[in-house]
Amino acid sequence: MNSFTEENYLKAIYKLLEKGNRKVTTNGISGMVDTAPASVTDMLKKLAVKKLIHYEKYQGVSLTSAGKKTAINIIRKHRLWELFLVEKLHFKWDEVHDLAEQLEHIKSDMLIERLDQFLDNPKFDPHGDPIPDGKGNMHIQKSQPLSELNTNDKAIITGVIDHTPLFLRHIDRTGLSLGKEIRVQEKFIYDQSLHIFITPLKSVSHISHDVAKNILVTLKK
Amino acid sequence: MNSFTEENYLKAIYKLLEKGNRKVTTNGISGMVDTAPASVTDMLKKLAVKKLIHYEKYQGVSLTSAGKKTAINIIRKHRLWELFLVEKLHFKWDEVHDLAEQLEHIKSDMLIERLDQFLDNPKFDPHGDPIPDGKGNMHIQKSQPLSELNTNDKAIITGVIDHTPLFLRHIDRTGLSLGKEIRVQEKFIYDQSLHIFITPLKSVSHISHDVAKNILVTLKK
DNA sequence: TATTTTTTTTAGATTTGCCTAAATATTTAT
DNA sequence: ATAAATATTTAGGCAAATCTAAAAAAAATA
Repeated sequence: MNSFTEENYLKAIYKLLEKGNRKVTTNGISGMVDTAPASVTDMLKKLAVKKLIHYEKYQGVSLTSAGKKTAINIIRKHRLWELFLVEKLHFKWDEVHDLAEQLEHIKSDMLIERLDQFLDNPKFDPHGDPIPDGKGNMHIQKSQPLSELNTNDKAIITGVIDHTPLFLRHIDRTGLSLGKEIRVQEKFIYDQSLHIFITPLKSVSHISHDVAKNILVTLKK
Repeated sequence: MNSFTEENYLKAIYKLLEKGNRKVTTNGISGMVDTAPASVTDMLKKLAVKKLIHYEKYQGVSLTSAGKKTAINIIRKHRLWELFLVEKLHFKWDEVHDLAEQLEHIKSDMLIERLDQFLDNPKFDPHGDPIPDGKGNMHIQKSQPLSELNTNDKAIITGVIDHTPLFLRHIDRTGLSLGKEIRVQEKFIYDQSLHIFITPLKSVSHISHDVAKNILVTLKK
C-alpha cells in the first residue's frame, strides 16, 4: 500500500509528464508538492525502490506502468469526489479542489466504484477534465483555448486551463460556464480581447485575452 | 489542528468514558487504539499539553471540554459518513465501519454541514447510534437489550451493542433489522433463548441469549 | 503488612517525511 | 572550452508516532 505522501508525488509526476515534459525534474516536482528539492530526492529513491518510477541520479524521472496506474487512479478519485461535491453537495466549482485533495486518498476500491455508479459513470469533472474509468481510460475532448477563435466562430465551453479559485470565480462573473454555447461576436485586434455572445443567455460578455487563454472550447462547425 | 492520530485517541477515550468508566486507564486506551501502553503514555502527555485531556501520572485520564467537543465531532462525522455509505451508496451495515474510520478525519466543517443536509439532518446512524448535531447534542433513545424482554412484550429494534461485521451479518440472517416491530412469543427458561415474532414479516425467529443480549429494543406499551 | 502481580512510565531506538547546509553534477554563458 | 550559474544529491538532524526493555508506582493477595 502506498502512503498519502507517495501518492501525491506520483500524481505530481504524472501531471508534469502530461504537461509535455517527457522527463520530470527534481525541481519541478519540488514546486508541485511544495517540498524542498533535497526531500524530493529522498522520496524519488523510495519510489524507485518500489518500482513506481524510473529514476537515475541527475537524469530526471518518469513513471513505470505501475506508477502511472496509481497516479491515474488518484486522479480518478479526485475528479469523482469533485463532481460529487458539486453535484450532490452543491459546492461551487472553485471550492472543491482542496477537499478532493483529502478525499482522493481514502483507500477503498469499492467506495470509488459505488461513487462512480452514484454519479452515473460521469466522463468529466466540474472543470471539464476527463474522469478516468476503472481501467484508466478517459475521454479526451479535442479542445483549444478560446483565445484562438476568430470572429463568428461558434463553440462550446468545455474546460479551463487555470484551475485557481480566483480564476474560476472570475469566470462565474462573466456568465460563462461549462457546456454553454457561445459565438465570437468580435475579436479586437488591439488587445486580442473578445466580445462573446452567450447563446443560451442571449447576452454578450467582454473577455480579455488573459482570460480567453485559460478557457477551453470545442469548435462547433 | 489535531492530527489523525490524536483524533483517534480522543475518540477512544470518549468511548471508554461513555462505557461507564469515569477515569480511563492507559491499558484501556492501549487496547482501543491497538498501540503499546508506552506509546499511549507518550500521546497522553501530548494531549495534556494541548489541554484536550486531564492527565496525571498513574491517575488515568478524562477529557477536557475541548477534548470532548473534538471527540463528539469525530463521532458525528463517523456516523454521518456511515449513513451516507449505507443510504446513498448502498453499502451494507456491516461494511461501513472501516471506511467511515477513514472518512471521519477529513477536515472541513462545510463538508459535514452539507453532508448532514444532504442526508436530511438524520438523528441516527445505520446501527441505531445517535448522530450528534453541530453543537454536540444527540437524541438518546431509552432502550434495553432484547434479552431483558418477557413473553408477549412488544418492542421496536433500535440498535445493537456488538458492532462487529460478524454479528451484524448474523442478524441479517434472522430477519431482524433496525426499526422492525417485534413481539416476544416465548422465552425459554432453559437457555434464555427467544421466539421472536417479527410483525411486518409475519414470521418467527429463534434468537439465542447471546444474540439477544446484543440487540437493543425500545418497549412498546 | 509485606510481598507479588499488574499497570504505568521512562529510556533508548526506529521509521517516515521533512529540513538546511554543503558537496557534486549538469547546464548555460562567456 | 572554461567559468559561472543552476540543479541535484549527500550528510546530518528534527518531529511525530511507534516499538521493546527496564524501572517505578499502584493494586491485589497472602
